[in-house]
Amino acid sequence: MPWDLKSDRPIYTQLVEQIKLMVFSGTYPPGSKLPSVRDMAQEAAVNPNTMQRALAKLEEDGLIITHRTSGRSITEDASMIELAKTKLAQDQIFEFLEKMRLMGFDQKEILTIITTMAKELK
Amino acid sequence: MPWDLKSDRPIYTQLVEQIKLMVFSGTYPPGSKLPSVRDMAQEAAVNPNTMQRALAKLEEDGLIITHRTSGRSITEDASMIELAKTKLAQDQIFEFLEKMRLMGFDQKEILTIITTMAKELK
DNA sequence: ATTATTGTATTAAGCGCTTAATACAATAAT
DNA sequence: ATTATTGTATTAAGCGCTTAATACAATAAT
Repeated sequence: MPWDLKSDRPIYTQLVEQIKLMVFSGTYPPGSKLPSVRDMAQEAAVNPNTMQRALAKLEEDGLIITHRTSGRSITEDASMIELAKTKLAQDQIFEFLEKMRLMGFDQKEILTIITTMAKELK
Repeated sequence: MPWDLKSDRPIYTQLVEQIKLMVFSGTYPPGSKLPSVRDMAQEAAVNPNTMQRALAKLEEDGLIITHRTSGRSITEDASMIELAKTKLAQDQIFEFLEKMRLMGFDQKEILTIITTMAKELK
Protein backbone atom coordinates (compact mmCIF):
# COMPACT_ATOMS: atom_id res chain seq x y z
CA MET A 1 0.00 0.00 0.00
CA PRO A 2 1.92 3.06 -1.26
CA TRP A 3 1.62 6.04 1.04
CA ASP A 4 -0.25 9.19 0.18
CA LEU A 5 2.46 11.42 -1.25
CA LYS A 6 1.90 14.70 -3.08
CA SER A 7 4.29 16.34 -5.50
CA ASP A 8 4.09 19.82 -3.99
CA ARG A 9 6.68 19.13 -1.32
CA PRO A 10 9.84 17.01 -1.07
CA ILE A 11 8.94 13.37 -0.48
CA TYR A 12 11.27 12.88 2.43
CA THR A 13 9.59 15.63 4.46
CA GLN A 14 6.25 13.98 3.84
CA LEU A 15 7.66 10.67 5.00
CA VAL A 16 8.92 12.34 8.17
CA GLU A 17 5.47 13.77 8.78
CA GLN A 18 3.60 10.54 8.20
CA ILE A 19 5.95 8.47 10.34
CA LYS A 20 5.58 11.07 13.08
CA LEU A 21 1.82 10.71 12.91
CA MET A 22 2.14 6.94 13.23
CA VAL A 23 4.36 7.31 16.26
CA PHE A 24 2.01 9.83 17.88
CA SER A 25 -1.04 7.69 17.28
CA GLY A 26 0.60 4.61 18.79
CA THR A 27 0.96 2.62 15.58
CA TYR A 28 4.61 2.40 16.61
CA PRO A 29 4.62 2.50 20.44
CA PRO A 30 7.62 3.74 22.47
CA GLY A 31 10.48 1.24 22.31
CA SER A 32 8.99 -0.75 19.45
CA LYS A 33 11.07 -1.88 16.50
CA LEU A 34 10.71 -0.30 13.07
CA PRO A 35 10.82 -2.27 9.83
CA SER A 36 14.12 -2.08 7.94
CA VAL A 37 14.87 0.87 5.67
CA ARG A 38 14.40 -1.34 2.65
CA ASP A 39 11.06 -2.66 3.85
CA MET A 40 9.73 0.76 4.75
CA ALA A 41 10.89 2.11 1.42
CA GLN A 42 9.08 -0.64 -0.44
CA GLU A 43 5.98 -0.16 1.69
CA ALA A 44 5.91 3.55 0.89
CA ALA A 45 6.94 2.96 -2.72
CA VAL A 46 9.98 5.22 -2.57
CA ASN A 47 13.69 4.75 -3.03
CA PRO A 48 15.56 3.38 0.03
CA ASN A 49 17.80 6.45 -0.05
CA THR A 50 14.78 8.70 0.37
CA MET A 51 13.41 6.67 3.27
CA GLN A 52 16.87 6.64 4.82
CA ARG A 53 16.89 10.40 4.66
CA ALA A 54 13.55 10.65 6.43
CA LEU A 55 14.62 8.25 9.15
CA ALA A 56 17.88 10.13 9.64
CA LYS A 57 15.87 13.30 10.20
CA LEU A 58 13.66 11.57 12.76
CA GLU A 59 16.75 10.29 14.54
CA GLU A 60 18.19 13.79 14.53
CA ASP A 61 14.99 14.91 16.27
CA GLY A 62 15.46 12.19 18.87
CA LEU A 63 12.26 10.35 18.06
CA ILE A 64 14.03 7.29 16.71
CA ILE A 65 17.13 5.36 17.75
CA THR A 66 19.43 3.48 15.39
CA HIS A 67 21.05 0.19 16.43
CA ARG A 68 23.87 -0.26 14.00
CA THR A 69 23.00 -3.69 12.63
CA SER A 70 19.75 -4.62 14.29
CA GLY A 71 17.56 -1.91 12.86
CA ARG A 72 15.85 1.10 14.38
CA SER A 73 13.35 1.57 17.17
CA ILE A 74 11.14 4.28 18.58
CA THR A 75 12.54 6.09 21.62
CA GLU A 76 11.52 4.69 25.01
CA ASP A 77 10.91 8.21 26.25
CA ALA A 78 7.11 8.35 26.17
CA SER A 79 6.93 11.82 27.71
CA MET A 80 9.17 13.15 24.97
CA ILE A 81 6.85 11.72 22.35
CA GLU A 82 3.89 13.29 24.12
CA LEU A 83 5.69 16.62 24.14
CA ALA A 84 6.46 16.46 20.42
CA LYS A 85 2.86 15.49 19.72
CA THR A 86 1.51 18.47 21.64
CA LYS A 87 3.93 20.80 19.92
CA LEU A 88 2.96 19.56 16.47
CA ALA A 89 -0.71 20.02 17.32
CA GLN A 90 -0.16 23.57 18.54
CA ASP A 91 1.94 24.46 15.50
CA GLN A 92 -0.84 23.17 13.25
CA ILE A 93 -3.47 25.18 15.05
CA PHE A 94 -1.40 28.33 15.11
CA GLU A 95 -0.64 28.11 11.41
CA PHE A 96 -4.28 27.46 10.66
CA LEU A 97 -5.59 30.34 12.78
CA GLU A 98 -3.04 32.70 11.29
CA LYS A 99 -4.08 31.81 7.77
CA MET A 100 -7.75 32.25 8.60
CA ARG A 101 -6.99 35.60 10.19
CA LEU A 102 -5.12 36.72 7.06
CA MET A 103 -8.13 35.72 5.02
CA GLY A 104 -10.26 38.08 7.05
CA PHE A 105 -12.19 35.69 9.26
CA ASP A 106 -12.72 36.74 12.87
CA GLN A 107 -12.59 34.38 15.84
CA LYS A 108 -16.30 33.88 16.09
CA GLU A 109 -16.60 32.84 12.44
CA ILE A 110 -13.65 30.48 12.72
CA LEU A 111 -15.11 28.68 15.71
CA THR A 112 -18.49 28.38 14.04
CA ILE A 113 -17.02 26.89 10.88
CA ILE A 114 -14.76 24.44 12.63
CA THR A 115 -17.39 23.14 15.04
CA THR A 116 -19.75 22.64 12.13
CA MET A 117 -17.18 20.71 10.13
CA ALA A 118 -16.02 18.69 13.14
CA LYS A 119 -19.56 17.49 13.68
CA GLU A 120 -20.01 16.64 10.03
CA LEU A 121 -17.03 14.31 10.20
CA LYS A 122 -19.02 12.40 12.86
CA MET B 1 9.64 44.31 2.58
CA PRO B 2 10.46 40.77 1.32
CA TRP B 3 7.64 38.30 1.83
CA ASP B 4 7.76 35.44 4.28
CA LEU B 5 9.00 32.55 2.16
CA LYS B 6 10.16 29.16 3.46
CA SER B 7 12.43 26.74 1.66
CA ASP B 8 10.31 23.65 2.24
CA ARG B 9 8.04 24.27 -0.73
CA PRO B 10 8.44 25.78 -4.20
CA ILE B 11 8.46 29.57 -3.97
CA TYR B 12 5.89 30.09 -6.68
CA THR B 13 3.27 28.06 -4.80
CA GLN B 14 3.87 30.16 -1.72
CA LEU B 15 3.44 33.31 -3.80
CA VAL B 16 0.15 31.97 -5.12
CA GLU B 17 -1.00 31.30 -1.58
CA GLN B 18 -0.02 34.69 -0.21
CA ILE B 19 -1.54 36.60 -3.09
CA LYS B 20 -4.74 34.60 -2.64
CA LEU B 21 -4.84 35.59 1.02
CA MET B 22 -4.45 39.24 0.05
CA VAL B 23 -7.31 38.96 -2.41
CA PHE B 24 -9.54 37.20 0.10
CA SER B 25 -8.82 39.73 2.81
CA GLY B 26 -9.61 42.66 0.54
CA THR B 27 -6.08 44.02 0.24
CA TYR B 28 -6.75 43.77 -3.49
CA PRO B 29 -10.52 44.25 -3.94
CA PRO B 30 -12.47 42.82 -6.90
CA GLY B 31 -11.60 44.71 -10.09
CA SER B 32 -8.57 46.45 -8.63
CA LYS B 33 -5.31 46.69 -10.50
CA LEU B 34 -2.25 44.68 -9.50
CA PRO B 35 1.28 46.06 -9.56
CA SER B 36 3.40 44.97 -12.54
CA VAL B 37 5.17 41.60 -12.52
CA ARG B 38 8.48 43.35 -12.08
CA ASP B 39 7.25 45.44 -9.17
CA MET B 40 5.64 42.51 -7.40
CA ALA B 41 8.77 40.44 -7.93
CA GLN B 42 10.92 43.14 -6.39
CA GLU B 43 8.48 43.58 -3.53
CA ALA B 44 8.60 39.87 -2.74
CA ALA B 45 12.33 39.69 -3.45
CA VAL B 46 12.04 36.96 -6.06
CA ASN B 47 12.91 36.66 -9.73
CA PRO B 48 10.32 38.14 -12.14
CA ASN B 49 10.03 34.75 -13.84
CA THR B 50 8.98 33.18 -10.56
CA MET B 51 6.37 35.85 -9.88
CA GLN B 52 5.16 35.51 -13.45
CA ARG B 53 4.63 31.84 -12.84
CA ALA B 54 2.57 32.48 -9.72
CA LEU B 55 0.42 35.04 -11.49
CA ALA B 56 -0.11 32.71 -14.44
CA LYS B 57 -1.41 30.09 -12.01
CA LEU B 58 -3.80 32.58 -10.43
CA GLU B 59 -5.05 33.55 -13.86
CA GLU B 60 -5.55 29.89 -14.69
CA ASP B 61 -7.72 29.66 -11.58
CA GLY B 62 -9.75 32.64 -12.80
CA LEU B 63 -8.90 34.86 -9.87
CA ILE B 64 -6.88 37.29 -11.95
CA ILE B 65 -7.28 38.77 -15.41
CA THR B 66 -4.44 39.82 -17.71
CA HIS B 67 -4.76 42.89 -19.95
CA ARG B 68 -2.05 42.44 -22.52
CA THR B 69 -0.14 45.67 -22.06
CA SER B 70 -1.88 47.43 -19.22
CA GLY B 71 -1.18 44.96 -16.46
CA ARG B 72 -3.34 42.62 -14.46
CA SER B 73 -6.38 43.06 -12.26
CA ILE B 74 -8.45 41.04 -9.82
CA THR B 75 -11.63 39.53 -11.23
CA GLU B 76 -14.81 41.63 -10.85
CA ASP B 77 -16.70 38.52 -9.83
CA ALA B 78 -16.97 39.05 -6.07
CA SER B 79 -19.11 35.98 -5.50
CA MET B 80 -16.48 33.83 -7.17
CA ILE B 81 -13.85 35.22 -4.83
CA GLU B 82 -16.11 34.52 -1.89
CA LEU B 83 -16.55 30.96 -3.10
CA ALA B 84 -12.82 30.38 -3.47
CA LYS B 85 -12.30 31.86 -0.02
CA THR B 86 -14.80 29.51 1.57
CA LYS B 87 -13.32 26.55 -0.24
CA LEU B 88 -9.79 27.37 0.91
CA ALA B 89 -11.04 27.74 4.48
CA GLN B 90 -12.81 24.38 4.37
CA ASP B 91 -9.80 22.66 2.82
CA GLN B 92 -7.61 24.04 5.57
CA ILE B 93 -9.96 22.83 8.27
CA PHE B 94 -10.39 19.42 6.74
CA GLU B 95 -6.67 18.92 6.39
CA PHE B 96 -6.13 20.06 9.94
CA LEU B 97 -8.84 17.85 11.43
CA GLU B 98 -7.57 14.86 9.48
CA LYS B 99 -4.05 15.36 10.77
CA MET B 100 -5.27 15.70 14.34
CA ARG B 101 -7.35 12.58 13.96
CA LEU B 102 -4.34 10.63 12.65
CA MET B 103 -2.41 11.81 15.69
CA GLY B 104 -5.01 10.23 17.90
CA PHE B 105 -6.93 13.25 19.16
CA ASP B 106 -10.69 12.90 19.43
CA GLN B 107 -13.19 15.65 18.54
CA LYS B 108 -13.66 16.83 22.09
CA GLU B 109 -9.93 17.30 22.66
CA ILE B 110 -9.52 19.12 19.36
CA LEU B 111 -12.28 21.59 20.14
CA THR B 112 -10.90 22.20 23.61
CA ILE B 113 -7.38 22.87 22.32
CA ILE B 114 -8.45 25.14 19.50
CA THR B 115 -10.83 27.26 21.58
CA THR B 116 -8.11 27.68 24.18
CA MET B 117 -5.58 28.80 21.59
CA ALA B 118 -8.04 31.03 19.77
CA LYS B 119 -8.70 32.89 22.99
CA GLU B 120 -5.02 33.22 23.76
CA LEU B 121 -4.48 35.01 20.47
CA LYS B 122 -6.96 37.60 21.80
C1' DA C 1 31.43 -21.15 10.59
C1' DT C 2 28.37 -19.57 7.19
C1' DT C 3 24.57 -16.79 5.64
C1' DA C 4 21.32 -13.25 5.71
C1' DT C 5 20.11 -8.82 7.27
C1' DT C 6 21.23 -4.40 9.09
C1' DG C 7 22.48 0.61 8.21
C1' DT C 8 25.36 3.17 5.32
C1' DA C 9 27.97 5.21 1.34
C1' DT C 10 28.93 6.38 -3.50
C1' DT C 11 28.22 7.54 -8.30
C1' DA C 12 25.54 8.95 -12.19
C1' DA C 13 21.52 10.48 -14.23
C1' DG C 14 17.19 13.05 -14.72
C1' DC C 15 13.97 16.30 -13.15
C1' DG C 16 11.76 20.68 -11.55
C1' DC C 17 12.62 25.14 -9.40
C1' DT C 18 15.01 29.47 -9.35
C1' DT C 19 17.88 32.96 -10.90
C1' DA C 20 20.20 36.02 -14.26
C1' DA C 21 20.59 38.24 -18.49
C1' DT C 22 18.32 39.50 -22.51
C1' DA C 23 15.05 40.46 -25.96
C1' DC C 24 10.57 41.44 -28.20
C1' DA C 25 5.78 43.11 -29.43
C1' DA C 26 1.95 45.79 -27.96
C1' DT C 27 0.27 49.83 -26.22
C1' DA C 28 -0.33 53.35 -22.57
C1' DA C 29 1.74 57.68 -21.36
C1' DT C 30 4.13 61.77 -22.73
C1' DA D 1 5.72 60.78 -32.83
C1' DT D 2 8.50 59.25 -29.20
C1' DT D 3 9.21 56.99 -24.86
C1' DA D 4 8.21 54.15 -21.13
C1' DT D 5 5.79 50.30 -19.42
C1' DT D 6 3.31 46.12 -19.98
C1' DG D 7 3.37 40.89 -20.30
C1' DT D 8 5.99 37.42 -22.38
C1' DA D 9 9.74 34.32 -24.13
C1' DT D 10 14.37 32.25 -24.34
C1' DT D 11 18.80 30.46 -22.90
C1' DA D 12 22.12 28.97 -19.61
C1' DA D 13 23.53 27.89 -15.17
C1' DG D 14 23.19 26.08 -10.46
C1' DC D 15 20.81 23.76 -6.97
C1' DG D 16 18.26 20.17 -4.27
C1' DC D 17 15.45 16.05 -4.65
C1' DT D 18 14.79 11.43 -6.30
C1' DT D 19 15.95 7.27 -8.34
C1' DA D 20 18.87 3.32 -9.74
C1' DA D 21 22.63 0.42 -9.27
C1' DT D 22 26.14 -1.06 -6.41
C1' DA D 23 29.08 -1.98 -2.66
C1' DC D 24 30.73 -2.50 2.14
C1' DA D 25 31.23 -3.43 7.25
C1' DA D 26 28.97 -5.11 11.28
C1' DT D 27 26.39 -8.45 13.37
C1' DA D 28 22.14 -11.18 14.08
C1' DA D 29 20.38 -15.56 12.64
C1' DT D 30 21.23 -20.17 11.19
